[in-house]
Amino acid sequence: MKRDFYRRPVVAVARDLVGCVVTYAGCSGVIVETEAYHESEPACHAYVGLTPRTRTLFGPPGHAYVYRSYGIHAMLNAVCEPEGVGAAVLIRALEPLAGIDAMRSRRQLSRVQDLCSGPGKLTQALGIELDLDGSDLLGAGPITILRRPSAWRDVELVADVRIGITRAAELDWRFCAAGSPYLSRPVRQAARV
DNA sequence: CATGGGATTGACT
DNA sequence: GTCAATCCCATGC
Repeated sequence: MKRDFYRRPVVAVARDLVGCVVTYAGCSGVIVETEAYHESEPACHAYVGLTPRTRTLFGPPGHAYVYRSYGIHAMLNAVCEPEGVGAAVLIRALEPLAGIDAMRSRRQLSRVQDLCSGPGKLTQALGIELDLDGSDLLGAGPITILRRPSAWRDVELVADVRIGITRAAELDWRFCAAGSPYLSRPVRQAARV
């Protein structure tokens, strides 16, 4: 993937990342669920402006923004838009491709559908932690995001509201691969195509 | 420096 | 359906 891919409006990147492949340390999976976050709306960490926490969000696109949620889980995001604009795509779910036994070991689960079906689950499955915050996603860093395999070229998308937020909760900025059994949660009936 | 709130998950009623 | 675990950091005194 090229850096220009991420230097675009964050909602467009969130749509286009569905079907792409995340690889890290021998594990990989197809992205089946994303959410967009932009500094202009209050659900985004960058809404408060440039602080130590949001430094990566305002940095150059195509880098990982990894933060701790609820004191427990690591969340993986891809920084988007030009440098100076705070925006990122949250990777919410993967369809596991490779390294599935390592994922099972880290998750202490066997069902493939349960390994990466949530933003905290997939980072645990892959072994992604906060030290990867700021790392490059184009190939120079340990995490790489690859363009859609041919089988995912024309993946059908469904848009819905984002999960687990209290502010700007009305935006349909969650994007899912239609019918995927690997989503963190089903899409609303009204959101289906 | 003290406080409070999460872009969640898994266990339990 | 409810709820606690547990850490970073923004905010306010």
